[in-house]
Amino acid sequence: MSVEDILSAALGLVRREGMHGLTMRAVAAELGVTPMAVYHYVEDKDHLLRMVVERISAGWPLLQPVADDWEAELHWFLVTLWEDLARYPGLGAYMIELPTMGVDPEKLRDGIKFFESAGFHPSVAPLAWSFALTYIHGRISVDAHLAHTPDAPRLEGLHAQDYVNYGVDAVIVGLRELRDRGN
Amino acid sequence: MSVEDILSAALGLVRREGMHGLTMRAVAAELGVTPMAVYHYVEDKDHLLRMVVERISAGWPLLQPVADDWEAELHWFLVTLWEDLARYPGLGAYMIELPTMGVDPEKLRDGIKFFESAGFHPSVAPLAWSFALTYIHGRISVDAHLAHTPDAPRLEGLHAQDYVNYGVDAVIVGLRELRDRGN
DNA sequence: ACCTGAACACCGTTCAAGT
DNA sequence: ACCTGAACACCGTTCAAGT
Repeated sequence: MSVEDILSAALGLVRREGMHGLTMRAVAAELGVTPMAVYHYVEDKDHLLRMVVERISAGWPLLQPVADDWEAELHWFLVTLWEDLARYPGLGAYMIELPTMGVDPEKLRDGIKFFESAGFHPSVAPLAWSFALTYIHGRISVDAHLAHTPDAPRLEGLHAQDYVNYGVDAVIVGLRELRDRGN
Repeated sequence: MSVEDILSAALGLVRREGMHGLTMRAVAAELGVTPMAVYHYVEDKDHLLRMVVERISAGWPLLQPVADDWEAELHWFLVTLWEDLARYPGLGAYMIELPTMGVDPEKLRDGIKFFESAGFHPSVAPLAWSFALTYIHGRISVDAHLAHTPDAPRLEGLHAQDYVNYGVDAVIVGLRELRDRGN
């Protein structure tokens, strides 16, 4: 048994049963071992959760600073994030409560740089970046319970995909407008 | 003892200790009674949580359909929501995972009507409404852990208030732009 | 009707003991 | 070093019993 085994067992549990299914005892059972054996590789549940968040966000796409078409880049980035986290029910809702939404400092700086390269003033780039992240994490949280029934219709026959598309469009259009106003 | 006593004890616990402090046993202790006594007035914890959500959202402001200045009305509504829920740490993050974010059908219809009266096509009014709600609930969730340290500075000395102001502006500006485009 | 007390099936986790 | 087993302090909740 290794830390990697524990981590992948944890990720499997979240994928199949959602965040509620991720318990220290379930991880141990998954590995055919006593609950306390896990504590030899992992400090506590909080430590395990941090590893899960790190592993997931490590697989995220990189926001490349581009001057020509930042709208398309941001659109693709947000939708990809949404699709990735949809596979781990409840994880997005957990991350949104973490400091900086669970995003590590490096990726945080990349995002700020991206908005600066897109023409946002350095004083508002962090606000713009945080706005985009907050919306998509909110959307992921809203969709958390729909993960097991992805085709469930909502109001007026609208699907989750429609809400995300409209929301991401609104985010980008709103950001560009604020940028052009210079504040 | 009455259902009202239980509900206000629950609300007090969430206000003081956050959503994690709301346990059936804590509610009972608050009322100087045995844990099982609570179950004589309330079916289970889920029932109690539904009552808490209803009580909080009942106190929300009404989105009045106005044609003249819907931007100001929406701005005020979103900021008020944010301020209200900030007093109950973790409640917003809980509600965002509920169907329709815990908003009751009546208030949901009011919101759609509001956007229609603001000139949004009936086919996109629900999308616009959901977008605004999703963002502000996301923002509330992000701020959930800051509730006990409201003056904690963030990136570059920015405060929670700055993020909300920028975000709500971006939401409204983005929505108006999408409306003017007719989609 | 209203409340208690013991008990059960879950958690995370400590601590002592085994190999 | 690596794992087990018993135990503790929490949960929500069932069930039988008291008034």
